[in-house]
Amino acid sequence: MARPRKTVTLKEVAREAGVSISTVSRALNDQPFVRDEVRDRVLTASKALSYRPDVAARSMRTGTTGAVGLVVSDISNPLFAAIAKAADETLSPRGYALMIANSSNDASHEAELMRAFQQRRLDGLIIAAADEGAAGLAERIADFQAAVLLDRDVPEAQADSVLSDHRTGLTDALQHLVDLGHERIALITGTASQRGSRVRIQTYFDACRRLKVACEPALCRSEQMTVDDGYQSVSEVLDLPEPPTAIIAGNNQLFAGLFAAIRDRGLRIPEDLSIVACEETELTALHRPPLDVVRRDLAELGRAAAELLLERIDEPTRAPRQILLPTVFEARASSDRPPAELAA
Amino acid sequence: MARPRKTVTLKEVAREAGVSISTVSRALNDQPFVRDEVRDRVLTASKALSYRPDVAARSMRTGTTGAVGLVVSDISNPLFAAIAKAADETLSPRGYALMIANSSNDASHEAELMRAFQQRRLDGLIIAAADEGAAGLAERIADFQAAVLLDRDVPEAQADSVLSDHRTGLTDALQHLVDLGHERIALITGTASQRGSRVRIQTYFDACRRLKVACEPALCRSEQMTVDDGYQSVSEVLDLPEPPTAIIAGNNQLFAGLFAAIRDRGLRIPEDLSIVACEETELTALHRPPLDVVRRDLAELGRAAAELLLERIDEPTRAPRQILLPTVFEARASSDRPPAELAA
DNA sequence: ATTTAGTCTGCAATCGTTCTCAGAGAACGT
DNA sequence: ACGTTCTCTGAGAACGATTGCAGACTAAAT
Repeated sequence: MARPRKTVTLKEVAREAGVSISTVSRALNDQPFVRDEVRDRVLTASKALSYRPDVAARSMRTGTTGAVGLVVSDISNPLFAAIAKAADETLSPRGYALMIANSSNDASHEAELMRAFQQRRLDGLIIAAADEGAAGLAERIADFQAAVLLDRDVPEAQADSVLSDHRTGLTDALQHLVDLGHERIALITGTASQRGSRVRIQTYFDACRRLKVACEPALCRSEQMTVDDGYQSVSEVLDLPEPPTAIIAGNNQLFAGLFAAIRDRGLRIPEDLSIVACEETELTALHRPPLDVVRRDLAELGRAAAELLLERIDEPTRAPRQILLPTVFEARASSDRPPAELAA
Repeated sequence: MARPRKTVTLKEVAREAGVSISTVSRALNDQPFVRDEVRDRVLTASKALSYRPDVAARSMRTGTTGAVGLVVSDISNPLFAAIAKAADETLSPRGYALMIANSSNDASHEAELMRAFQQRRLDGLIIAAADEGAAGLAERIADFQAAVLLDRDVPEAQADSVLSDHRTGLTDALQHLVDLGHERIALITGTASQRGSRVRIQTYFDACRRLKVACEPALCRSEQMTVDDGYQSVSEVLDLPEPPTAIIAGNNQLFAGLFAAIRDRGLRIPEDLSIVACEETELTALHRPPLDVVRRDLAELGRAAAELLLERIDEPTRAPRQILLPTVFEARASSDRPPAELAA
């Protein structure tokens, strides 16, 4: 850990090039009113000393940091990891660095993280807020010069957002199951304080009513989106006097819980129970038999969020934009006719 | 996006508390020589104005940023995502923010990322370098005040490192397969420029020789650790005149490729082929039948790396430390006796 | 009463940029 | 020849914190 390379500053480049500090700054920042001959001399000197502007100093002067924040509940969830990757791939070539933070789905911790990011003067924020209704959330978001919501509705924040059209994919999945003869279908999803789950719950009741199948609150579970909650919810639903013949899990964690629960009960897929996952994962993609899934392009989600953010950074007064991305139901081999019909 | 809240600085707190700027700074930083009564007044004023020190300004003065970088090949790989999460959970309570960057396993791109981090004056770096032998890597690492290598050997860097004991887990896996009667076992792993794969390759040849089973270079594939490479390598190995009866994949991506390849060939597990994965994932944990795996605690890896980094930040001159963490082979249901024996 | 030591506080320099402002030349028109 | 405009450059003031140094005040010791 030797520290021989002292950092080289504008002053040294200026001396090397035989000009003043301000001229060096102008030359390096592509500003007008610098003679070509001088600009060349500066560029040469800068290269020779391998000068790199100090981000902190620049940041103090300009108020920008060239860094943006990403707040999600859990970066180790492949869902958010995929989004983070795509966002980084969009931001990095534009010179922005990505700072991540895990809220653990705790609204007050999330608020603290946002304040910390604020203090670091990040140029923008991409956030999948834990609770859309948290007190002061809109203000905290608006405190950022630029902010993009990841599949969240916070109207008062007047922020840009990237949304998934959960309704279409889920409706198609329900239709598919009903077409197979299912009349009792359960939905396991997250709390209504996050748009994705809220939309799923609405869609579920709308579709079940329209398709004239069981539409009972007991079949629609809304808990935290953890593996354990998924396991628990599925267990309770299967212990109902009239259990469902098909279960849809609202995200990958819940699906993992669902999968573990039916494994522990020794249920066969799809003979004993039909299942559908929301979100494609390694498991749904590679399992044999392949698993039915409501897919969406997570990379596109991350990319779109990053692009919206860059747009807003460039043009802070632009009207808020929403981007709606599709979800697609893909039938594979984890759904079939319900057990009663198979027996008949 | 209203911007009403102008940032409140030391000056305003000083005015509010009726003292000078320096006194406020001292009071807030728990320095001696501040009367209790004054300190209280400052703290009250600070709270009233909800003062937050400007990170950029402090950074310029002190040279520290309270941020550390994490460089991995791909943050969307659950393996690195899990490490990132654990590292963040250790660093965040200590006031450090985490900046991530994806090298895409490209050594020159990685070098550029490190320079960018350097320029941001990050207080430390955690890195799973793409190529241990890359020119100048050791110097670039040493340029950081603190650095921790993630399962990499770069002796000249004199850096701290967290290593996995790949040998034990893999040896046990090979022993298990040989005990079952396998005499031709293939290993699909990454390039030797990364410690994990290098150790696996050595271990593979050592163990095969000792156990007196086939020890041919054709059965040991060393490529990039991507799903496609895994698929390709497995295909080629299975097309050999004498194909293996068991295959071990060196990481989760390669295992995904392996899994897809044998699915496409319609091979049954474990009747037609025994397989073992390195790294536990959703797939290996939840698949039915459950899959044999060489596990390690990724969270522990991330945590240990973060802790080593914090130690070194606090004590820059301390001698480099290595932490070796275990790997464990767990037999489940994806390995059995080879086809020939089963037929007999 | 007067030194002396010990506490406390404020002034001002500093970190490395960016950016305003003013001044120096050159070019040009009258 | 003399303004006027235009192009270029440098001096110096920010940005908001930390910190060395000197001075002021208090308390103790002579």
